[in-house]
Amino acid sequence: MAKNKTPDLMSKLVALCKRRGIVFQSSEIYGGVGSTFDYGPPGVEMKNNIARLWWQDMTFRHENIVGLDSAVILHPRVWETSGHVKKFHEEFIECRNCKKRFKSEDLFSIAKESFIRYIDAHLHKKPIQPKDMIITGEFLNRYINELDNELSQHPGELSDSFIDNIVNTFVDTIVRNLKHVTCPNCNETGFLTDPRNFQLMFKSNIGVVEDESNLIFFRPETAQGMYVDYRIVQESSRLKVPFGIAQIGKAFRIEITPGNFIFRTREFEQMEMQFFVRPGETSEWLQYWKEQRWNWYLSMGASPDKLRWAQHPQDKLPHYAREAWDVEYEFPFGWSELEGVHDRGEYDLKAHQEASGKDMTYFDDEQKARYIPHIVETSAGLNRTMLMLLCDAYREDVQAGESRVYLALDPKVAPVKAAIFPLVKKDGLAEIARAVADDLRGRWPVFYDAQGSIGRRYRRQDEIGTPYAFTIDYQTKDDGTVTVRWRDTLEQERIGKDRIGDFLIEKFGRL
RNA sequence: GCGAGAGUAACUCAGCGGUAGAGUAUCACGUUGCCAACGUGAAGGUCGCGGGUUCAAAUCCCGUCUCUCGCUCCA
Repeated sequence: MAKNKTPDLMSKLVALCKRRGIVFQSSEIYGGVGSTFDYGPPGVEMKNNIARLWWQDMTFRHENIVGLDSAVILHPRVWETSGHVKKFHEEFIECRNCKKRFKSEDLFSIAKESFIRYIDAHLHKKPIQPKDMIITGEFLNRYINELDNELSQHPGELSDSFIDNIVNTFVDTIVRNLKHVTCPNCNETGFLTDPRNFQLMFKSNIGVVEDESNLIFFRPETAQGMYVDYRIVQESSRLKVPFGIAQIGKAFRIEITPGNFIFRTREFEQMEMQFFVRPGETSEWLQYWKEQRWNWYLSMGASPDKLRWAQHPQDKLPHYAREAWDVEYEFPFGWSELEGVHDRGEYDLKAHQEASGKDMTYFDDEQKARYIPHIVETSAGLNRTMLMLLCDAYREDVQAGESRVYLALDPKVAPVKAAIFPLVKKDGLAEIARAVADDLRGRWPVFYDAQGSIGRRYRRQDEIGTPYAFTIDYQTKDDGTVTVRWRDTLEQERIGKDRIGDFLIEKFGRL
């Protein structure tokens, strides 16, 4: 991921979001909490719009996709079974010199490979690479002596079990003597820390007495709720494979490195859909959903040239996935993930079946076969999608010598759909404008404003991306028409004030 | 956790030993006939927090907290 390509746009956007109350630091009066954000009046409208559009796209448009709202707090065993307790509780070793951070197991496997190359070089009298001297000489000599001893007692090739044994002992030595280990990144010795635990799930206790027996976790993904409920949802809604369960909800992760505004936060909101399919059909469905999801981003006005697919290489797959694709957007801070479309196979349901002892199979009437459905998931970040749309919509231009900032948001996601202004407050124009606004209110979020000059009022709406402004002027009193002013082009047109509702329906439909 | 930077009005910042300032924004009244107009007025700050030096600290010293960025964690 490229860093700070245009720090400018991000900081301008963050400032705009705060200034207009779209998104801002949470609990700011107490100095804020690291990487938590609150969504102000325009922000929550926009976020709700995105969530609603996703929900409509999933549950309204697909007969075989149903909604669910499962709890944030699930049984702790759900997270043991899903692999999150293990996977989200990892040991890291850091180099104090070069600041590189290694997962313990990664560092140990690097050390192991170096050592294997080292003894290979020794045995075959090849030159030893300094890089492979991963621990100080006195430790290595110990093993070399042991090797040489073994060779003198049993001339010829060393047995595999002897090699395995010595390698495993070596790894144990590394674990206990990190002070003598050389950092594989900067090649300096003596700077590695002891392994430290990084707990990545939020923990709490249920019940008034705090002890280990009532430990619970906040969900780090919404998906597991859909898996554990899959039978009851399928049976109660009489669904047949293939079918999907959709859910929007908060998830929590103690990220090591949150940042980039609302891109990575510890509390965030996911829009996930788990699609249950016949074994062997995951590839086709993966293709289908990739296409669907791509089109969804385009339908909200995202720039196609700033979107791309990125496939996870086999060795970097999440622990649950067999094949994983990400929709990425070119943010000001680089290409970053918006959504993952994953083939999770039977991993989750099978694990839950084994751990819970409950039957997770499905009887397929058509095929006369019983199986554990396989899962293709689409997992999108709501906050990230909103950030993407804000970045994509941010514009600056110059109008009559004055600079202007506006958000060219698609009307579907814009927080306020229309602004209603009287040209001036006097001569009864304000009363007419109020009546127009009151008529529209309730059908769409509209904003009435009579404060300041007309130009200032247009600019204020431009900043939050309001697509249309309707101005009541003196001509309105004569013929009942008002001015429609377009946000992006500043063009104006006159329409009858009774036609404003029809105009809005025509532009983006009812909500 | 480690490294770097930053904390003065809602925002951007000036002040850098002598009792807190500007511009913008906000609000009120007037004015204003379509793109950040003008006039008058108002409101808004324990200068992140604690301690020290000093007759006197936003300013110097020490400590501390918070935020931002980086260290691949992922939606």
